[in-house]
Amino acid sequence: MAIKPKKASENKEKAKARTTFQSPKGMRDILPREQAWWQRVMKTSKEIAEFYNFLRIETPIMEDVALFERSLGLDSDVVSKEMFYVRAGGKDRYVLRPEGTAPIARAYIENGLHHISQPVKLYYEGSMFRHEKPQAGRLREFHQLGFEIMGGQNDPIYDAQIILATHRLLEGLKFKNLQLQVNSIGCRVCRPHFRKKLLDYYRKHERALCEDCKKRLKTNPLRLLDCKEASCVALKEHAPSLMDSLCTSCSSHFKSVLEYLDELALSYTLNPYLVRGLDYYSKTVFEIFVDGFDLALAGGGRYDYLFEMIGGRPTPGVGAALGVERIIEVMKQKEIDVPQPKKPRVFVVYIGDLAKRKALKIVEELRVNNIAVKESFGKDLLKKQMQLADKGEAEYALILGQKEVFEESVIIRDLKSGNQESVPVLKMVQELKKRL
RNA sequence: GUGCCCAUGGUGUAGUGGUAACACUAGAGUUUGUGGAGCUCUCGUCACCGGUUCGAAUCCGGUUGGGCACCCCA
Repeated sequence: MAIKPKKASENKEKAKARTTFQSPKGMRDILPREQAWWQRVMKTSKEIAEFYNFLRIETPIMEDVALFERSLGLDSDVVSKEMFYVRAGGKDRYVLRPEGTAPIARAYIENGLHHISQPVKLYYEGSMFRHEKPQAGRLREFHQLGFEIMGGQNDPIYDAQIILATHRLLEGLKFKNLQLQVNSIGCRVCRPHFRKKLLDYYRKHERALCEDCKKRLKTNPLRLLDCKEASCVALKEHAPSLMDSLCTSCSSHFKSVLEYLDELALSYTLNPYLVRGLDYYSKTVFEIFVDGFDLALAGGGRYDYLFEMIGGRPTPGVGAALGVERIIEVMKQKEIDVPQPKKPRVFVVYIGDLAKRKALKIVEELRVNNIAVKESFGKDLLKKQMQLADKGEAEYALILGQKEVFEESVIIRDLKSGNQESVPVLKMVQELKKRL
């Protein structure tokens, strides 16, 4: 009994000393075994982006808090409850970026990108951070790929071009059955009118709304149209339609976008209930889904007011972002093949210390001659090395023992047939090239 | 942020109060100049901390992490 308290304190100390760490909630390690997928996505996006003449841009991972407060809106979920504040110098001055468009608009203004040929077509890739409760397809640190077309004329052809590039990227990743949903959420002129009509309508029926929608009535009326509650869905039917409320400018812009999509033979569905949660969107909005996965793989839209919201001169812009983790999730789910890293076809095996010393040089000589080789300098046992050569699916083993060192030769062994022959080191590269 | 479910070696699972079992993977060895098989061994203080109990992977509480729904979003 007397030992019990002692034991408890000991345990505590032990626990302290042994405490291990976990990655922060909603943030994951991307391990070597997952790299094939990541590289596939990165490679394809780079190819598509460059082929469609988008220039790469990278911005810092942190930005001034106000950049997002002003562009996304103080009432947006992202700003009001999902940002990571970075404490530095005793002040919460910066936040980890929750999205990519506002920082790029900032960079455009700050670096005078309006002085180069317009519009500027940009693409980016990087981590975004949102303090949400994580679940599948939703992380606190996640990666987005995005396209932006900024500056120039407010031309619907750019909306179509953004949608096209996004669509092509997903196609390039071998996604089938993509569903493109488009909508227009109007502009400064027509959106308030619609909002008022919508509010008038729903206020009349407020009693029939679900609890959430009663709140939405105050915070985000456009979201009323998105509710899945049966009673709200029923009300939706007779609700005023956004499409009917668009002003002539927005309406013709949207029509043109659709015409371009038709021209490109990109099939789409009009989703009058599609709205986006960020303040800077206007006119065209869209999302892309793939069947069997409920979350949008990509989304975007036009943001003609963004630049003035953050202190620039009025500049048109349109963009899209794709969720990399979501894309990879679906690739795995649909068993979309990704190229595995190429396995070296030659494995260098050594026997003894002297040979080991020479082996390093031989391996390097092969690499200089652009022959991919593998070795295992950690295992001196010949048998072990042969096992590894076999497991690594090498086709040839290059065997170097004491005898070979003295003779300045190596044994080339064909691992499939088991045939082997001794060749002079001087002819080694030539002999291997002949066989490979 | 709210509600519900979950947590055992690298992976996938068994074990529901009595000193942690199996498969695969990985590592070591099977007597040191030749691989693919076989065999032997090793890898977990059962996420963490605390409580109940003679005794906890198992019951209870908290923490952390994971998942689902809502909210919202990529």
